[in-house]
Amino acid sequence: MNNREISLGEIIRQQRVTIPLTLQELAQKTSVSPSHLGRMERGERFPSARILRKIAGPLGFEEDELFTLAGYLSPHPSTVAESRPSYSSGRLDPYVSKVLANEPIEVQHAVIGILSILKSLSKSIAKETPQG
Amino acid sequence: MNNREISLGEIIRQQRVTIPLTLQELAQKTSVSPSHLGRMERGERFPSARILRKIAGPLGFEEDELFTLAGYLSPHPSTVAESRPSYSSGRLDPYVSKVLANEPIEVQHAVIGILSILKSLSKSIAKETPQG
DNA sequence: ATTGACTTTCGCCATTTGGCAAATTATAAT
DNA sequence: ATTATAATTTGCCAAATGGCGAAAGTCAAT
Repeated sequence: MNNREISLGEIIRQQRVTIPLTLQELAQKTSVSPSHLGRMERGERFPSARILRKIAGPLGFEEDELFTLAGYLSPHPSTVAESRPSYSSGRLDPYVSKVLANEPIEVQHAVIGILSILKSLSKSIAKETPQG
Repeated sequence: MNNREISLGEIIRQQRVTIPLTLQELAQKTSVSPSHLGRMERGERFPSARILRKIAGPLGFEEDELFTLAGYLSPHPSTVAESRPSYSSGRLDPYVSKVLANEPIEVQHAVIGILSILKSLSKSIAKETPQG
């Protein structure tokens, strides 16, 4: 239920590859050097608030969300529960949430529709050619 | 209307002396060295998030409030307007706010009552002895 | 004026952050 | 397999943070 054993670096890397972005791409979006980003992700450097703020947006985090994950802010008591999908496995990825939120409702529905078509397609293909 | 010309250091010092606390006292409350606190206040050092977080409580700031003042967080769009008295001249001092908030309502009312009595007293005294 | 206690500032240092460029590793494409 | 290209990691460095102890101010009491 709790993701206490996952580090900030891992979270950041997961987000980045999920989007997906390379270190260099994220670097130029954020004006943070790729080497630094890399070291952050594998826990060799601990990002300062300035850096954290730079990367929050492009990674799809709310600033305070990332600050909380970094242990800079204590968990936001009220706001978190009510509206934001804060990072944890099983919940909506914040980047996806952000992007979809910018789309019209019909588009959001269409995305879901396409997803369900793909899922059923892959299922029937798997049935036709059961290898393994 | 905007306090853009006042620096974080000045804000911190104002808070500290208003409470009032010496650098050493604040230092031992926060586990931050007095020399560092002093340099922060006069703008020679820029506090990290870790330090900022340590000093927020004892100075009567909400963590995110101080982060915002430091430029680590962009101004909180929704929360600020609705409930918090964020730092600016003419508004309720956050330390006062914090202390009063810890008191029962009757006490808070009593404080206001006493204040109004003192004000009317000083007014009538001023009338009796009008000196240039 | 001078002593004494307290408060603030300064000098110095270890540690950390974060960037640049080179080296290494992974990924294709032939 | 080999070469080309992109992605990540490493080595090294400058700059900044933050602590400790000494020096310099402040201020009251004698």
